Formats: sequence, structure tokens, C-alpha cells
Amino acid sequence: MKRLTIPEVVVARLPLYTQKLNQLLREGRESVSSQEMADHLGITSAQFRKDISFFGGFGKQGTGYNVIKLLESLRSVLNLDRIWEVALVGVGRLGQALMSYHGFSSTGFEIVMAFDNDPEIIGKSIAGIKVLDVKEMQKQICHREIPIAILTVPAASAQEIADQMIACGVKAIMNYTPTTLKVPKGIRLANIDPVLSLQTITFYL
Amino acid sequence: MKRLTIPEVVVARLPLYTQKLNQLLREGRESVSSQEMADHLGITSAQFRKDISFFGGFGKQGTGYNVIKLLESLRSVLNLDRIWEVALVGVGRLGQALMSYHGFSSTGFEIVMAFDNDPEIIGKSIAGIKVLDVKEMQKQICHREIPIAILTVPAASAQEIADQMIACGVKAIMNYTPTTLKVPKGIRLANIDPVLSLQTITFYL
DNA sequence: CTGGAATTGTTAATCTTTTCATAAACTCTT
DNA sequence: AAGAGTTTATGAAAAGATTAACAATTCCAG
Repeated sequence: MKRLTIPEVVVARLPLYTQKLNQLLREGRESVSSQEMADHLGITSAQFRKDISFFGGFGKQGTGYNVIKLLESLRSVLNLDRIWEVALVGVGRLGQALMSYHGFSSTGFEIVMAFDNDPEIIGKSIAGIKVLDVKEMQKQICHREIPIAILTVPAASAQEIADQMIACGVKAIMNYTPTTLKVPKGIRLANIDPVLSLQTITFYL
Repeated sequence: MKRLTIPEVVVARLPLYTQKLNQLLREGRESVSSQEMADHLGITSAQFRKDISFFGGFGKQGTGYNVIKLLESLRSVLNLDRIWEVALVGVGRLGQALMSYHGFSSTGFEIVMAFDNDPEIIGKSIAGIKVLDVKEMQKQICHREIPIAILTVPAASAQEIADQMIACGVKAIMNYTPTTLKVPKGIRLANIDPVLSLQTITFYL
């Protein structure tokens, strides 16, 4: 299958493309050129065209790309034309903020379970989801075959919880903790501790 | 100056290195080999050594790297040996969660101002910071010469607020909104909408 | 104090990603 | 319907990043 050979850097740019295309769609635009996309995204038009061409020719010479058509193609490439169930572990302030974040459900992600170990919070409902005891986590995640987990626990327990998740079939972890997690090959790990990106930026200031 | 020629990919990995080194330091480790670092971080040892060597030889043949020495060198390279003042705009749930996040101050970042346009929240104090009217933003940011801003406003006003920030000297924006921002050259922009990384991951699932 | 084991720093080779350049395709005006 | 002006798709060239390989050090055991 062609998909296996697509560079990771390219895949990482696709969500930005869909974001911009959504914006154009809302503005009522019907088509857009690679040049315009590139200008807005701060890349070169050649790069945009090349990236898109990995998945086939969606453009039209002289006109550019049809916004809706390209958007739907990208959504399909990224497997966004379905609903992804997500579990969240660690219902602290950040966890609660993410649970209440409307941006997930509007883009096809749904937090369907949340877990914590604090008796104060277990049993409460946040954004319509009842918080369960983390002791239930493995049973629940296994049972519903949840593929994606958001990890917002304290650093000290991050690795332990991650191991448990992986043991019951989680395939991707969004790691919000300031911890270096070790995961087996085949498990996708995204490190999105807010501090990491700040620390990259200060190099350039 | 040598720094100008260091690849962005390398700089992006350095925070992960400091994260792991901090962990080793807490465990009381004195030295670590490139091989061990690589194993934990899921990279090759050659890559680690090469990355580090951009900044000079901090290791010792036969022994590895002194944890404290390497950590301090990296912190200095990343300009983390000072305090960085940060402004936050948009005190919604995510904004509040970030304001209360302890991970910033413990790593040298301090949210010193917060702004919103909601009369309900203006004047309240969150995590010790009084929320000001966003109308005051430009005056305050200019006056204190804040270099970094966290953008957690609704998508609709993101570009406008970003423009205002840049006009009064902000050099880096952490964009948490699901928006493609256009910023002039020389301004660093980090897109950290939680949805973006989820959308990258689903390609591989 | 010597020899074997461990580990770095760095050069060269390989692999990946970006940019360039241009033919082919389409639109629009007259 | 012809010609001028756009714009894509793509193969080839250039630039950039990663990996491999190994000489040069250092450590440690005996």
C-alpha cells in the first residue's frame, strides 16, 4: 500500500492543511491555489503541491484545488471520516479543561471515559462524562477497545499508567505529562507537555 | 555565531533531552551514556551524540556524559537559565488550566499577566494573577516588554489578538486555538491545538 | 602499570526532504 | 477559437538529516 511510504513530516503537515481548508470553506471559498495556501501557512507552494501529490492529483491546472474536494480527500487520508473514541486519565485541571474542550467532538474525537484516583472526584460528572476509579481503567479500556488515550496524570505515575493502557490495547498516547515515557515499538506517542514547545522557542529568542 | 546554523530538528529534540536528564538527576544518577539516553528516548545513540556535539564535547570516552554538566549546558543553550515572562490571553477553561499549571514556574516560565474580554471574569484572580480587560493588553504588554504569549481565545478572535500582540513586541506565540495564524517573518509560532496532534496520529491507526 | 572493555566525537556514506524547473492542462478575453 | 496568462504534477537536482564506522580516550580489574 502506498501509504506506508509517506514521510512523517508530510503527515504532520496535513492537519494544518485541513485546518486552513476548513477556514476557507467557512469563508465560502470554492477553490484555492497552492500559492495561496503556501502564503498562509508559511511554506513554499512546491512543498504543498508535492505533499498533496503523494495521495493523488486533486488539483486542476489553471484553477487550483477545489476546497471541498481536497478537504474530503485529506480527511479520508487521515482517517478522520469516522468517530474516534478516546479515554482520558487524570482528571486534574488540565484533564478537566480537555474534557470540556469543544474542539474534540467537532472534529470527530470523543472522550468517552475518564479516570482518576482521587475519591473527591470519582463519581462526579464533567462535561457529561462520569469520572471512574482508575482501578477500573484496564477493564473498561479493554472492553471498549479504546485506541487513543490522553494522559494527564502527575508525572510520578505516568509510566505506570501508560504501561497499563498499552497492556489493554491502547495504540496511541497523547502524553501531557512532563515525563519521558518508554513505549514499545508500534505504539504512537505524542509528547505535548506545554513546557516542551516553550523550551524549543526560547532557543530562538 | 555557531548557533544560527543548528538545524531546527535538533533544537526540537533538546527539551526532550533535558526532560530525561532531569529525571536521571532526580534518581541520583551521575553519568549516562548516549546509548542509554537513546534507548529511553527511542532514537539512535549516534543521533544523540551528533546533536550534543553541535554545542561542544560534553562527554567523556569510556564513561559517558555527566548528568549535571550536560543538563546545565543544554539549559544554557536553550536560554533556560533565566526567567521568561509570559502573557496569557483568553481565560477560558484551557487558559485557566494553564494558569494553574505548576510545570511552567518550575521550569523558568512565569505567566505574569492574563487578559479576557468577559466582564464576569475580569478582575478575578486565578493562581494569583488578576485577570485584566483585554483592552488593556497592548498597553501592558508593551510596557513590560513581554516576549512570549499564550493564545487561548476563541478561534474567531485569534488572528486579531495575535496581530495586536505582535504590534507591541511579542516575539513568540503559543497558539492553542484551532486557527491558522499568519505572522510576519521573525515571529515564532507554535501550533499546539490538541486536535492537531490527534489528527496526525489517526493516520497511523 | 598493562590490557581489555566501554564510550565519545567525527568523518564519510546513506537516506530523506525540499526546491527547482518545465511540460501539460485549464481559463478567460477578445 | 486562438493566444495570453495561470496553475498543477512530477522528475531531477540540491540541500539536509540520519546512520554507520572507527580512531582516540578513558576506566577498571588484576
